[in-house]
Amino acid sequence: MEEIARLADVSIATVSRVMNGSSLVSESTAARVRQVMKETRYLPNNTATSLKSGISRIYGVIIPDITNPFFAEFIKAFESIAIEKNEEILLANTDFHPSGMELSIRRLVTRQVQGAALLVSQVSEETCDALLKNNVPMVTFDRRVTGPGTSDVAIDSLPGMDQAVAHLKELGHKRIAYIGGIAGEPISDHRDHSFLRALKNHDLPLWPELVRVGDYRIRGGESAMSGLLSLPTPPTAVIAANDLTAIGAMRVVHERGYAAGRDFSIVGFDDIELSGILSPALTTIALSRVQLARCFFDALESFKRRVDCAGRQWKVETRLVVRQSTGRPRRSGRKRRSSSSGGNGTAAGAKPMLDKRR
Amino acid sequence: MEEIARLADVSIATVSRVMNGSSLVSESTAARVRQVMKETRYLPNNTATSLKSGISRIYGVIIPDITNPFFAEFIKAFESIAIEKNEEILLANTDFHPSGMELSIRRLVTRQVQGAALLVSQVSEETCDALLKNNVPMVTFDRRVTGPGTSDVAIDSLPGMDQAVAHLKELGHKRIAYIGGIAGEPISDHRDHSFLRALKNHDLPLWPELVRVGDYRIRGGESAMSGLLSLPTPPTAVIAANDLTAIGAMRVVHERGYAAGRDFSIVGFDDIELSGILSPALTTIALSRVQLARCFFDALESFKRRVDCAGRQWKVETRLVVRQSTGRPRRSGRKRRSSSSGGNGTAAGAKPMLDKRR
DNA sequence: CTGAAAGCGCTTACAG
DNA sequence: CTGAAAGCGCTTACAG
Repeated sequence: MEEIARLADVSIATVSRVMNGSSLVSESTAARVRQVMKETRYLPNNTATSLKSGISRIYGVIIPDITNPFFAEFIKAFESIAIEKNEEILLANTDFHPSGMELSIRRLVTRQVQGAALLVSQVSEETCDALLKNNVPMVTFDRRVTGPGTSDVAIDSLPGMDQAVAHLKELGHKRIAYIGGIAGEPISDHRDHSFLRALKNHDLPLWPELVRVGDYRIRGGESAMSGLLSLPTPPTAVIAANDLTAIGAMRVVHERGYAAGRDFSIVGFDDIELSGILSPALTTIALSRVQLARCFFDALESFKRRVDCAGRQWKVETRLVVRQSTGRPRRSGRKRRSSSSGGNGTAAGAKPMLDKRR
Repeated sequence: MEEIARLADVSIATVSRVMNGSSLVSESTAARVRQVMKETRYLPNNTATSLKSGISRIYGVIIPDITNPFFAEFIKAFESIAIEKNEEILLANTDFHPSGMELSIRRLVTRQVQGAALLVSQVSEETCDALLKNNVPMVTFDRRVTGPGTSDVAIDSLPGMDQAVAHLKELGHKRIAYIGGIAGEPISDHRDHSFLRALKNHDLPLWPELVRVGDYRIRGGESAMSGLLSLPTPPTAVIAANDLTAIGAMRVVHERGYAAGRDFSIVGFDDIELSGILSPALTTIALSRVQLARCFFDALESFKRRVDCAGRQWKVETRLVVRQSTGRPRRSGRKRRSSSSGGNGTAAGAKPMLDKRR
């Protein structure tokens, strides 16, 4: 910067003003300074700027695992918004390190982030304190707690769930199962609740044995589905708490020789890119990653870097996207297994789409 | 920090020394200072540290797209190494922004990264200059150019390719096709070359019409595969330049009523997590993401933040992982289409694993 | 072993 | 409109 000042024959203060677009500089000198900056290919040292101004232009984002498509897609959307506003993003994956959360918080605070987006399920009091006491406002994910420096982005799962149940009912399904997320997590509870509510809205009975828990992964979907298909009277359709769970369910369906969509209906949740590529393409309750990212960003930004700024509840909508994994129930819903497992060949050639690993 | 100094009744210099584990502090005062830091939950302001020391403890990583599993898995591995060494990572996705590369470089330089890992294909002279002139050493991906402040991590694709060809030959394949990456990119050229070399190593003929280009995506694999299957004498096996290409190829194979592994053999490249989950699970040339990340990190670290430090060529190995997408050729390799497309039922029930979208 | 002081590269009142 | 100067929160020779 000194070099620029020297070459343009001004003080460093003026150089700084030009960079920040201050109106207190004559156009002629400003032009001269800009010229020199261009020639020298000068780029400001952001760490000095941050130190002096106290503004880091960094938001922290904590997620469980970047290799989960849901989070990768979220990060993609979030980064694109941040870059546009000339903000940086500090990414922390809690699953990669034993002391995940604690370490991540430390990293964020140490780097002076202006706010933290917490897309993890278990947000402890301790975590909140660590953030808030260090003057870092935070936005949580479907935790439904707000306060000073604390906002929350909730998923309004009811509309999508309602549409899904309506869709299945219209197709003729009566025994609709549900595979939830990890029990005890607020986000799972809300989703479960929406399902129950949607059943009620459409006067459909709730069969307790048709409600299972998963783990938001393929594995959980598989084992829950296995249980469901082993029931004396299995369901004819299932709604899963997320797409990976639905994919697991779909694999089990295929492995047993049924064809998803034709013999058994499956609805996912999230609409990750993969959902549209699967075969059959997954009918799913879409949760726009772009809207979600926008929501988090706006929530973060509206704190204006201050923890004493009131937080608020944000919400993002969901809606059903009908693809090929849903269809009319094959039979009345009873005797499904015996009717199909006899090897009459209708689905005998169907191949499992995914194997048992993972 | 002043507060700590005051509470512990020492100077800020001593506090700093304690934080940095200097041996010039008596154990008693050090203990006292640590105590106070613990109570206060003090965390140092990294931006000040960076400014003063001139060490940012950040490495920049530029990739095309985080939602591509290959890169997500790379980032996962790289982050985990970086965190262990108490370094941060600044991630830039070039595909998300029109002026991708230029903007990304700017972000890295501005944030004073200590080095940049460039996992993108087209690295222009301009890009290198922008980095090097700003004192940022760089490590490129299979570009095979080294110099001061410039290292390269190459994929040694030959061993894996050789094993793949050997595997296919042993199964009885003679007409082996290849679907490459984007033509003109160094990384694609090296991979192509390894394939040709492997054929020669095993005295297998090269049929020019069996060598096609793709785009490292599902789409490219699909169209290349369609072309191959429409040939008067189609191949009996194909090796793809990456797993996504192989997945595209597999979809086309399934769509035409063949079963991958049984009627047609497919080999991928990379071994993304998805490969093991597909059905049939993909036989592929594995490129360890952990090794790759380790290599990039070490290469970066060995510059010691100086562009005048000589770079060198790094290399990461590949090896074949045999799963279910390869098997004996169904017939002699001729008349494949007519023999199977007649609807004899052998593969009639096979379902495409992925649909046409994307 | 410990502290006072200079300085990292910026920004921003404060004078002129 | 422009510049001199203080200061952001640290680190590190330099004295003691």
